[in-house]
Amino acid sequence: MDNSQTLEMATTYEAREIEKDIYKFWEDNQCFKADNKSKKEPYSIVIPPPNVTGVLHMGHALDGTLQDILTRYHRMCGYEALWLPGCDHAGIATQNVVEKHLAKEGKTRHDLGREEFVKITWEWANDHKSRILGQFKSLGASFDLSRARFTLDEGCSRAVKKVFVDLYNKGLIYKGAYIVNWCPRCQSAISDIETQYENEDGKLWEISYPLKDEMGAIVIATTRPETMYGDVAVAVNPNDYKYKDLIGKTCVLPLTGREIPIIADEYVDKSFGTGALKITPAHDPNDFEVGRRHNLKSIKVIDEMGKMISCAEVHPDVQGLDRYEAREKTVEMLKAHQVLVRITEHPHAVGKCQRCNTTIEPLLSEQWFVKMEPLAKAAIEKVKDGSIKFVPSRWEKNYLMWMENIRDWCISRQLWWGHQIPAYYHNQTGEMVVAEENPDPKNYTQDTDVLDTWFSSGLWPFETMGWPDVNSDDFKKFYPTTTLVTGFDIIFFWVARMITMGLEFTKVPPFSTVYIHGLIRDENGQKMSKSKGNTIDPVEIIEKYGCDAMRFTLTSLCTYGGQDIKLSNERFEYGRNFANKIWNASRFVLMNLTKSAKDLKLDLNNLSIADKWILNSLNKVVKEVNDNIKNYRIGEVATILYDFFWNYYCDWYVELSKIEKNEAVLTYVLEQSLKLLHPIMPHLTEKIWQMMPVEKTEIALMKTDFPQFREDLSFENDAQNMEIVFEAIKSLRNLRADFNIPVGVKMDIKIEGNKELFEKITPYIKRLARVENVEFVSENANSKHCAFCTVADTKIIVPLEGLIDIQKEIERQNKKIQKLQAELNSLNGRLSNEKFVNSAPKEVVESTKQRVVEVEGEIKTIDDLISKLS
RNA sequence: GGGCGUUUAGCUCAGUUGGUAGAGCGCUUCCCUUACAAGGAAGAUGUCGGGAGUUCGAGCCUCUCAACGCCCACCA
Repeated sequence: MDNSQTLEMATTYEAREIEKDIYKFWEDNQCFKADNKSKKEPYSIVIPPPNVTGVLHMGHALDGTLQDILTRYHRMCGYEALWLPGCDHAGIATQNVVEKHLAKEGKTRHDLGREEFVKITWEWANDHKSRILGQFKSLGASFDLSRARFTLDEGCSRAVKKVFVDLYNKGLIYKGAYIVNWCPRCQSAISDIETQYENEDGKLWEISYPLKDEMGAIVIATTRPETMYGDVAVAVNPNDYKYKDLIGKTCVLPLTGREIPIIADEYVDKSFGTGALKITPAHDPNDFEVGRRHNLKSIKVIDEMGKMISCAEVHPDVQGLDRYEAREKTVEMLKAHQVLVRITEHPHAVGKCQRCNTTIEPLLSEQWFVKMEPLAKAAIEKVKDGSIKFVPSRWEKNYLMWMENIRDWCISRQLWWGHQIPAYYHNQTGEMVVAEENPDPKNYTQDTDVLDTWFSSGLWPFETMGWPDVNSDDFKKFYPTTTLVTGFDIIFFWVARMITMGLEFTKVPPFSTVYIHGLIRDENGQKMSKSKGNTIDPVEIIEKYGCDAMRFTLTSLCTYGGQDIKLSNERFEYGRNFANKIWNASRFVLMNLTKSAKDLKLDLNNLSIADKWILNSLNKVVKEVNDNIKNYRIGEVATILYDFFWNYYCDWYVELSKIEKNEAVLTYVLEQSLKLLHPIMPHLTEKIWQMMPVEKTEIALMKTDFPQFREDLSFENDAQNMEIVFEAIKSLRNLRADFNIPVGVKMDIKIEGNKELFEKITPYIKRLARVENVEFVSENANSKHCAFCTVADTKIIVPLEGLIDIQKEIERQNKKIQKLQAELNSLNGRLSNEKFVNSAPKEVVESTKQRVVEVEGEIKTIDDLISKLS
C-alpha cells in the first residue's frame, strides 16, 4: 500500500475514495483464506445463504456485518477463522423470477420444456451468484470465497441424495396422499410454515341440506360453498341434542342431489355456526381427518389450477370455472333454490402462499413427507441440555414449543428448479426404487418432483464442509461450526432443520451458538419491502455514507435483546460522523509525529499522569470490548468504542497532547483503538494503520492481534488525579460560560487547598482552561469580587474585579448547594434507617457514609465562600 | 385460545447480578481556538405506561390493568 499520502490526508473522510482499494488488498494477500491444516483452534461460521437471484438488502447488511465482526474478531484473537459464503438456489423464488421473465416474452415454462427451462434457470443463477456475493463483498465481508458453495452444486446434490435415501431407508421419509397446502399459482404443494395466514373479511353461508325421505333439513355453515360438491357427509357433535335424532340419517346435497350421511364426530363444535359441519375430505385438512375416522371417500372437486373439475359430482354450470367464480355461481344457484338460509359477515384467517401471496387451496395430493417426530427428539434434547445455546435465550422457548408440536414436513414440490427427488419408477410395473442413482435409466423414470429448498439448506453447515466425506480436511477442521447468525424469522424454516439434520447425520450439533438478531424495519416499524417502497438500499447507503459508517450504525443498533431495528437514512450520519472523527484524529496524530517507528516504543517509566490516564482508560475499554463480544453484546461494543475514542482520546488526550505530547503513547493508543475498531470498521482502520509509522510484523491490520487487557497498564491512582484536572477545567469553563467571559480573556486564579496535587496538575489547567497565573493562597484568603468553584477538597478562586455580578454568583452557588443538599438528604435518609445500615452490604453502607462526608465538605466550602461574598 | 416482545428526555433508543437515570439526533447560548463545523465549549428537558406488592432501597423482581406489535393454534 502507498504510504506517501500520509501528509495529504483530506480534511474530511471521503469514504468512497478511501475504502475502494482495501478489499482488493486483502483479497490479493489472501487474508480471508482459512487453512484447514492450521494448528490454530478453529472458528467457523456458515453464511445464511442468500437467494441466488436476490439483491442485497439491509437485512443482509446487518446479518453480514455481525458475522464479519465475529469472524474478524476471532481471526485476530488467534483462531483459524472461516466464514464460508454461498447461495441458495431458492426453488420457488427463483423459478418464479425466471417464469416472470419468460412471461414478458409471452412464454411459459411449458413452452420450453423441463430440460430447457432448467438450463435457462442455471444460466440465470450463475449470472446472479456473483452479483449477490459481490454485493456482500462491498460490505467488507471477510469470507473465504474460494470455498463459496451453492445449494444446488454437485457436492450439495450428493449430500441431498444421500440424506434422502438414508431417511427413506430408515422409514423417516414416506410418500402418500394427504391434504397439502396447494398454491394454484406456483402449481405446487408447499409446507405448513410456508403458508401464512391473513385475516380477511369473509362470509359464512348457511345452507339447508334437505333430509332424504322425510320432511326437514339440516343447516350447515361454510365459508367456501364451492366445495360443497365434494361433500361426503354432514357431521354433528354426538352430544348435540338438536341433532340427536338426525345422526345416521341421510341428507341430500342441494343442486346435485347426491345423498350423504349425517354422522357424529367429537371434532364438531356445537356452538359454532349451526353446529352442523359439512365434510369435504379432499379440500380441508380437518375434514380429511374426520373422513378417515369414518371411512368416507374423498371427492376432489377443485383441480391444481384452482378450477372446478368436470366430473359427475360437480354441477355442470360451474365445471371448469375458477374457484371464486364457482363460489359466486353456486351461491346464486343456492339462492334460486331457496336453500340459502343466511349469510353473515365472517372475518377469518385465510392461508396464503409465502412466495406469491396466492390463497392456498387445501388439496388432496400424493406427496413426499419427512416424519419429524423421531428426528425432533435429539434436536430438542441438545437445546435443552445446553449443547446448543440461543442468544438471546428467549428464542429457545420458541424453538422448543415448535419442535415439541412438530408436524410432518411436506418436502415435495411440483417445480422444475431444485433437487429432483431420487425415486425411480419402473416404466411398466410402476415399481418404485429410492436410490442415489437411477438403477436402470432405460426402464426407470425419475420422480418429477423436486425437494423443498429448505431440505438442502438444512444440510448447509455440513454439506459445505465436504460431507458425506467425513474425512475431508474441511470437515475435520471446521465442522461443527461455532456460531450461527440469523434473524428470528427463519428459526423454524432453517435453524430447526439444520439442528435436526445435523444431529441425525453427523451426530453432533452443527453449531454451538445461535445468535439471533432483530429484523430491519422502516422508521414506522413496518417491514421493508419493495412493494411498499420503503426499503433502504445498502448499496446506496454505502455510496452516500460509506461502508464502515453503515456497519458502525447498524452495529450500534444491535441491542442485547435483539430488538427489531427501525431505520432511516439519517441514522447513518452517526456512523459517518464517527468515521470522520477517527479519520481526523488520525490525521492529527500522523501530522504531528516526528519520530520513526523504532522510537515509538512505549516506555512505561516515562509517563505523565495524562499518559497513565489514557492508557488506564484504554485498558479498561479493551477488557470491556473483549467481554462484550464474547457475550454477543455487540451493540455495546460500538458504544464503548465510540465513547472512548471520541470523549476520552479525542476530547482530552489529543487536546492535552497539544501542550505536551508523548508520541509513543499517542501512537500506541491510536493503534490499539484501530485494532479494537477493526472488526466493526475494517476499511478505515486498515487504511489508517497502513499509513502509521509503527513496526509491522503483519502485512495487514486485520492480521494483527486483537488487544488484550494488560496488568502493567493499570494506573488507577494517577487516572483519578487526572479526573480531578478535568473536573477543574470543566468547572472553570462552566464559570466562563455563566459569566460570559470570552475565551480570549485569560483568567488568573487562586487555589486554596491541596497544594501539592494542584501544583502537579496546574499546567494542564492553565492550558485547557486558558488560565494565565495561578497563585496558591492560604485559608481565608480575601475573595471579594470573586467567582469560584470547588474540586475535591480544593477551592479555585477566580478574581473578576468589576466583571462579576456578586448576586449572580451567589445564586449560581446556591443552585449547586441545592443539588448537593438534595443528595445529602437522601444519603442521610438512608443512613438514619436502621434497616438499611443493618441489611445493606457493608461496602454500600461504607460508600454511602463516605459520600456524605464528601458532600458535606463541598457544601461547607461553598457556604464559606458565599458568606465571604456577601 | 396460548406464547413472546415493547411502553424511559421532543424523536430513535441504551440501561448485565436491585443502590434515586444515559446516548445519538433535535433544541438554547457561545466559538471557524491551524485534526475534525460531519467540529469545539456550556446548557435545558424525564412522578422510567397505570396500580399494587416484595425490599432498608425498584426503571430493574412479583402480581395486576392498559396500549401497541409479533409468533403459534383446525374453529367450519
